[in-house]
Amino acid sequence: MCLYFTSAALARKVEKLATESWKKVNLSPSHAYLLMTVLDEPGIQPSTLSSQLHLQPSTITRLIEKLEEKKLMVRTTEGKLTNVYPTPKAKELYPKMKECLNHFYQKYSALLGKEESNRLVMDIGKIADKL
Amino acid sequence: MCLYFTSAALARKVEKLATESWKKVNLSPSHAYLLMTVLDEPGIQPSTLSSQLHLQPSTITRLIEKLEEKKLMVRTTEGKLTNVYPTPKAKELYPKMKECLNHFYQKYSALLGKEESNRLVMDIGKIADKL
DNA sequence: AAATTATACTTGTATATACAAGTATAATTC
DNA sequence: GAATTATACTTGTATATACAAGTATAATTT
Repeated sequence: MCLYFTSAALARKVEKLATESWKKVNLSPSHAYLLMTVLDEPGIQPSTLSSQLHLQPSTITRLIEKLEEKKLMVRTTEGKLTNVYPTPKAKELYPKMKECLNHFYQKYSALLGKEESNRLVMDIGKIADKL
Repeated sequence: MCLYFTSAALARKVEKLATESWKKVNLSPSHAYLLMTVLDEPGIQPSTLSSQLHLQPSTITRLIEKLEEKKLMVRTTEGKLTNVYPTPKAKELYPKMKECLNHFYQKYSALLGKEESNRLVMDIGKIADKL
């Protein structure tokens, strides 16, 4: 067994679970997490999003574009800096998003056990940082 | 912290490490693992590859196409069944591929520690199966 | 044995992410 | 203060993977 396929397979399965959980608000998981982050830190900059979400700046740009189209966030640019803000529509959606997040957590912790899944998240996080 | 981003981030980082390790034979990790599997089990069928590599049948088809273009494997079809065989060129490449595999393992176990990384692979594998 | 269903694979198309190059602004160096 | 370098973001393009629909063959049902 090899780390390459196990980690890729895990990511794909988790992605599927997450996709299901976020369907209620009609967002893909990465859009959803990006939006949650912006809701938690209005005015956050793409570069910060990039490092927090472990995604490349170009990917962040693409995700924001989509969310702007959906009228869920807006960008303001001054000089070379950009700030991202949630719209009222996004703020309305917040409670439902919390529910989705919770649904996702319930789902995977039911499959793996609360303790095991918490440990797993911690372990994977630490390891991803080391690589 | 959330399982979604940790698992995705881990997978992306592992992917990068693996890509580097497989560069010597000019193959992407998924092509490389598919070819290794075919070298280990000549005549293996796409459906078996699909379940062993945790990839969809359509993805397997695409990977095989690419490897056929590179003259590293051939398909023979009889009825609805297809068998996949490595070419002599692939067999020649085998020792180098083993080296890449080893390089990859050395790389990540150096970063994580042999024990920890072995445990990790086991854990992740088990968990991916549960989901 | 004809009709239906199941299996195995492929093809059309969509999505996510990344890399590399491009643009614009700010900071540093000389 | 002009020239260079660094930073922040965007755009062009490529790759991996998936889903859904399509095709061809085999198995099952009736």
